[in-house]
Amino acid sequence: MFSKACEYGIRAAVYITLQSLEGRRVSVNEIAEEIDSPIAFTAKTLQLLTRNDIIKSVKGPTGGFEIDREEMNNVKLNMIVKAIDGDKIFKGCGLGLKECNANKPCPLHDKFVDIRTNLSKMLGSTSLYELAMGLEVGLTFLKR
Amino acid sequence: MFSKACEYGIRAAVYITLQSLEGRRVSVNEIAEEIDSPIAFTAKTLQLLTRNDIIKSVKGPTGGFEIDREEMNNVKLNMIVKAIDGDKIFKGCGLGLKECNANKPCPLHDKFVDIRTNLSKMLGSTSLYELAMGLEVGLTFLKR
DNA sequence: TATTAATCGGACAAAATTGTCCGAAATAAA
DNA sequence: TTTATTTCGGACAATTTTGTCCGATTAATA
Ligand code: FES
Ligand code: FES
Repeated sequence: MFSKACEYGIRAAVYITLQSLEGRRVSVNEIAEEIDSPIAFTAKTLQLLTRNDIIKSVKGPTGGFEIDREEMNNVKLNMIVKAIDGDKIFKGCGLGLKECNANKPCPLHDKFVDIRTNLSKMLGSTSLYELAMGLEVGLTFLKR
Repeated sequence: MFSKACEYGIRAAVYITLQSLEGRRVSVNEIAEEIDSPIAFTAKTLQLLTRNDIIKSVKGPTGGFEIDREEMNNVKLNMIVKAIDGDKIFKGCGLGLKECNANKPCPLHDKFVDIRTNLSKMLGSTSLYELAMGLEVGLTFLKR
């Protein structure tokens, strides 16, 4: 469904959100440890999120990643997915035709668009804050 | 969503179904031409479907691929996807945890399972015959 | 029987994704 | 000002996915 980079990116963003709620800025090392992901590779995807203004980074000692209290609510998962994986999953054809086009649809088009629309709505309406809340109360987990 | 191999596999299977309805057995060359896919790579994928008893192959002159009139209705897309991509898409965690587990769920679990279930139902209820019918009446297409 | 046309299967090659390493730049604190 | 700690960015490496090639096998037909 999502690329590894995107999976790490979402998990990392949720962890950053959780810690930002406590006012803590977190380093790549801590993040990778807490979400069980390869450090350097995770760093790369966090840079992507930073360049897309989804999270904020601060260099130097006491530096790290954080996200504004307000932004937690504004940032929805579709922004993260789009920043990392592009919009193939939002616009692409399920059977791999060059583009999804209702005027010359593939055999699966109608049924696929249905699923894709639901996925799109779900990702577009799920905020980092919402996901971090489940974590905070110990209902959900970022690693196992 | 699906791998390239899987996309080619489904498109090929639908084309084979369409031609089998006319009593025509088709070669890999014709299939690859009609669905606009790499020949040798498509051949590999068709071997997979053959080994999984999803389509039938006949060697030698006048040989090729076909599917029984009855099987067209029995073969659902989930069988093809499972044969080629395995069951990662049916059982995997959306955020990449080792396994999807409701007892120790990732933050996206509930919402993701929802989507995944819909996808699963859709693939499990869509037959090759059904998809071939859209093609036959010129409503859908396998290449552009 | 010989020829021909098709799938099968394994080895190989190319490209994309995933992952690592290291020096540069920034900045807080001694 | 120096040192230490962090992200940044580019080069590189490993792995997986995608794609190619070719000889072996099968079977129809001349
Ligand atoms: S054309 Fe294939 S999903 Fe729309
Ligand atoms: S645990 Fe992540 S989707 Fe179920």
